[in-house]
Amino acid sequence: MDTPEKTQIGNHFSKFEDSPVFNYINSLSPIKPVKSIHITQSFNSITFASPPSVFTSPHVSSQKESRFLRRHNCPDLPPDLPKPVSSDNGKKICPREVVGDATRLYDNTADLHENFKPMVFIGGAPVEQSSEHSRFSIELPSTLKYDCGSPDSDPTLCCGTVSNSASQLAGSSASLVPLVQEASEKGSLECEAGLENMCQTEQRNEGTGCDWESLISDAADLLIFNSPGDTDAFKGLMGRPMDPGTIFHTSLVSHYSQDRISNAHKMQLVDPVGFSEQQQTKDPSSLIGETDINQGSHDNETLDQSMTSNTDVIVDNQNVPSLHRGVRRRCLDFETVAAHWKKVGDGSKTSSLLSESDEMINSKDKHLVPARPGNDSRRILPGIGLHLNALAITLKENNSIRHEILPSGSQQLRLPGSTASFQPPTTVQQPVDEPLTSASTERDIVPSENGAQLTEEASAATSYLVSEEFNHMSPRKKRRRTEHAGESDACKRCNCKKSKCLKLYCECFAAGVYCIEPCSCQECFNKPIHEDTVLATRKQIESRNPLAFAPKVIRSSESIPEIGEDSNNTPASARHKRGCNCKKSNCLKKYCECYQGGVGCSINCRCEGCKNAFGQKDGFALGAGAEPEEEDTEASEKKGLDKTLQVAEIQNDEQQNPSALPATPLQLSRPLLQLPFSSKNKPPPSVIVSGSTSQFVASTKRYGKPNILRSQPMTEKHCQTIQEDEIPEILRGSCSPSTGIKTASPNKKRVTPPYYDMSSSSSPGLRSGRKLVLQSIPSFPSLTPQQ
DNA sequence: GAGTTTGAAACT
DNA sequence: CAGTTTCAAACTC
Repeated sequence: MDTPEKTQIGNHFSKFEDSPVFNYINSLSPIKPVKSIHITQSFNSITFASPPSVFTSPHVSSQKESRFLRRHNCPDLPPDLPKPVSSDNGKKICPREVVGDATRLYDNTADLHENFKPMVFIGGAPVEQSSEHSRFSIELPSTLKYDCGSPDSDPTLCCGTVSNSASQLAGSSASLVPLVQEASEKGSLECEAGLENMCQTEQRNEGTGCDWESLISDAADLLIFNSPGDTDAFKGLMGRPMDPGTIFHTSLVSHYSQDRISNAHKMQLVDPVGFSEQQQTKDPSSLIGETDINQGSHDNETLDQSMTSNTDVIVDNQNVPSLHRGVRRRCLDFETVAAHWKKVGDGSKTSSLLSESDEMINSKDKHLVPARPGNDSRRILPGIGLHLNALAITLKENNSIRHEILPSGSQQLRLPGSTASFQPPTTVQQPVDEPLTSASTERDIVPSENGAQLTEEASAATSYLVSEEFNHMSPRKKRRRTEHAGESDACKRCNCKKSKCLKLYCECFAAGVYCIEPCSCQECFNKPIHEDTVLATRKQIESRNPLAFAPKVIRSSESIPEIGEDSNNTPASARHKRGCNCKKSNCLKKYCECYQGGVGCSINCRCEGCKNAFGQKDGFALGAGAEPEEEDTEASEKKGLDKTLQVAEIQNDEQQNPSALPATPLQLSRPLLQLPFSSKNKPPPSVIVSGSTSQFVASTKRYGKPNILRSQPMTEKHCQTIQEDEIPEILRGSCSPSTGIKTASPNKKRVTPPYYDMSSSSSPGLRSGRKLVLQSIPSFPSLTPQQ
């Protein structure tokens, strides 16, 4: 009864049934649970995980933690419905997943939407179910066979080598095919073709032929489907959801069906052309449209099996109501997406056809998914998604909160110095120790400018609604709207007229997100459709300035409470990497990036008449003269640096290390290359020598404190703020003599961009900085257990 | 809503 | 690298 997912759990399920929770659930629901036995089998087959260890069912894997975290996402969960149940593994299963799959399928096959209603599992009408289920069970096998027929054609086989892809493909194919066939031959053919292409693409990417053995095993699993038992199981699978959550599913259906279906239609329209042609012509990136759409969560799941973070993504798609999409989608990391796409292989590009929202979602999802370690050069995320990174940090903190779904308040807690008084954008977030929360999860969280952080869902929903309205509004209005209403909305909206949203002028582009409907930009190229262009442009810009997409505001380690007794939590500790150049605004308006970012001006600033409420530039240098905030920041920086760095190193190491790796998914995926530090901008020599600059950077980066969060305006903060975590990782890789070695960019890290020189001006800082740097280096090894 | 101001980004 | 131009957000009316 619990969820169709149970089946995935498999054997565990039986245990589960016995559990008090299970009993409780049963009691709640009038419907009796279906026997898990068959289901389990079916699920396995469905999952296509040949070797369980390797191919964990996408659903399961994906859902693990994220689900846990995001549970609240399940909007409509009726009280009586079984709530996501934790499996033995601790995974939570949510009925929604099933729905999500169904949805995906439909996405793939537009025509199917009709059938969609029947959606057996969705729990739509029982009547339909019966027929549908049977169909599914029956057809699925055949379909699978068909696909598997030839190694070439069989997606599963093709992907066999790659466990992830294989599972994805298998899952997608399995789910898709049946539906397609049922809906229409045409549709099925297309889908299959697409799958095939994908497989082929993957093969190419992989550069290796299929692993036949593995494939065979997979195939065998697939074949199992054919067995009557499987069919039954499948039915059961499908049916299950109904039992417990008919209502639930129904509600879900309403959410998804509309959205997805509409999308699906779009897809189909496009598909005919897209699949065959696009696949060939397009590079991997093109896949997104299809892959994302079709596989959606699957990709994520498979790709990220290891990554818990991905799970979140999946959850989003499936669980999150359509409302969320608008916002979330946007938070894409171009690079990530690209990487993901590449990974997936060539695909047809249906994305263009897809509604933006869908695209966004897809892309987002992708982007959430960490790139695989070996696949692409692209895996490396340049600097992007900075906002995401920032979010990640924030999210970390929030995660715990999220579970409970705290609408607001949580944020404020974080604001250290926050100044409630200071509205501007600042919401200072307190450092959170726990990095582990999956990045994806974190990302989702959107802070509200108000200072209250809404849960992802809440914010997303809000944003989405807003976005919808935006469409009908004039740009100005939209903007205003954004300002006022959108506080909860973290997403940026641009109004570009000439830049085509391909320059840093465009906030969306600069933030590493695609433009979305709410944007009132003209001739926008910052859309998934133009991914290639976007990526190319990004590269170009990065070539000029590697840090171009890096967060503009950097937090200093000082803020860490531990370090300084001052424990200046104030945002002041953060600084704009490049500093501002204000002449007339006195750094008291949002024209000033420092102010806008909720940080004080620093030595790096060339502003005149600085009166930045967050911390004046002069104050920084002067120290005493500075306002309290400044002192915090400035003083802490100076004073603290010496102590702090030393202490911080130790502490941070402890704290960060654990978190560091997991902390931001992006990090993992991020290429060292991207790391800004490599760059041209800053001469490497300075690295160590430049003491002040390098020191600061190095210290922070290496040890990067996850904890430190800086307050920024909603949009800015999330998007541009860099967490130290990120940097540190990068640095770690490169900086540490021992560590970074493999990674590629050895030196790079050492080179610190000018931006980070915050401490450079301060004489004390310099000395200390150098020392610190040197010291830190030696210590480094200990810090990173990895090595 | 139109127009102005501002400063970053881009260009030379 | 500095100066100029372009651009879009921020702001004012």
